[in-house]
Amino acid sequence: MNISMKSRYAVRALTELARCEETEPGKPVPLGDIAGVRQMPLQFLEQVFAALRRAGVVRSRRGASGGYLLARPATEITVLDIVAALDGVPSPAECTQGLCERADGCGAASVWIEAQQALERVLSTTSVGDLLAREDALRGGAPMYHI
Amino acid sequence: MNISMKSRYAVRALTELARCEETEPGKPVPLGDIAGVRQMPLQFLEQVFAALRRAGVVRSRRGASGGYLLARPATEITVLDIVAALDGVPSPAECTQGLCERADGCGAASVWIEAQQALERVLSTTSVGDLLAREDALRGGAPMYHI
DNA sequence: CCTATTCTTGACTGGAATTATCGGAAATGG
DNA sequence: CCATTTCCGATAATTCCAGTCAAGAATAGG
Repeated sequence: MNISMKSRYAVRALTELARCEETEPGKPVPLGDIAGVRQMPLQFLEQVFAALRRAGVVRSRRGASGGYLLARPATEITVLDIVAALDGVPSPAECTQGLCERADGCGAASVWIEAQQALERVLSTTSVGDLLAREDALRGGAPMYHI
Repeated sequence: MNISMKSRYAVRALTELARCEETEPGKPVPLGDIAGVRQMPLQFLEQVFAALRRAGVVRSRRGASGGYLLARPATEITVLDIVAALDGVPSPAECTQGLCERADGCGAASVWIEAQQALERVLSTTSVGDLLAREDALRGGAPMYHI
């Protein structure tokens, strides 16, 4: 399964949301702001955030001076959480979901399963907090600080 | 990018082709045989094998008693070769192909790149020969023999 | 030479998914 | 009340996918 524009927008939008919460914690951020800063279509973002809310990744507050908040700390929201909420768990082939087209000895399924596991491992070990840090490193032009 | 039916059919078809070459080396295998044994639509397989030939994965011989042959030993044909020939190098997002939608500090691109690398690593370390061996292990019901 | 077999090629189709856009309804703070 | 903002459903445009169809070219064997 592909990683669609929805997921890619979401990752960037949530990174921006994390940035806002860093400077003004607890204050809801309207989607209009995020769409403006990151150059994304507002009405599409609305769809995306509705799904993220249903998945429990963000909380919302409606009405004037409302907006969205991260449901948990940025370091506890993984890229896999986001992708799974919007595109489903990414899998290169149906085999990996128990729907192998041929139940009998199909050695092929094993590759797709291994591929999926490798993919999940990467996506689940990167959090929105990590991405924010990487972005800061890029923007500041500063070299990475390895501890 | 997805791993499509084309690639999945191709992997299974090439495994079957490898099996045939094992028993009767050098004899071209007609697609009709493979489609029959593995239950795949013949005319679709034709499309698939045309692409595989152009990519140099298989050789062909036309006419009566013609068919397809592996272009190199089964152990030297990786799953990545097959997928790349049919679906292109699998990449979860365009970022990974130098087409990042935002050139400025986008920390998100790094995740997609890492994901792609993880995927490629798995696919490029599994050959058609490996799959044939796994299949034999499954069919025989025999346990894996670790050396 | 004839013919059956097999690959080769390109066009085409029906359906599904993707990527939005539009219009309005409901909630909420001021 | 009213401006703001989330929420929700419908719909349009485009692209992709899986599979089919039809005709052509090469070859082996008789």
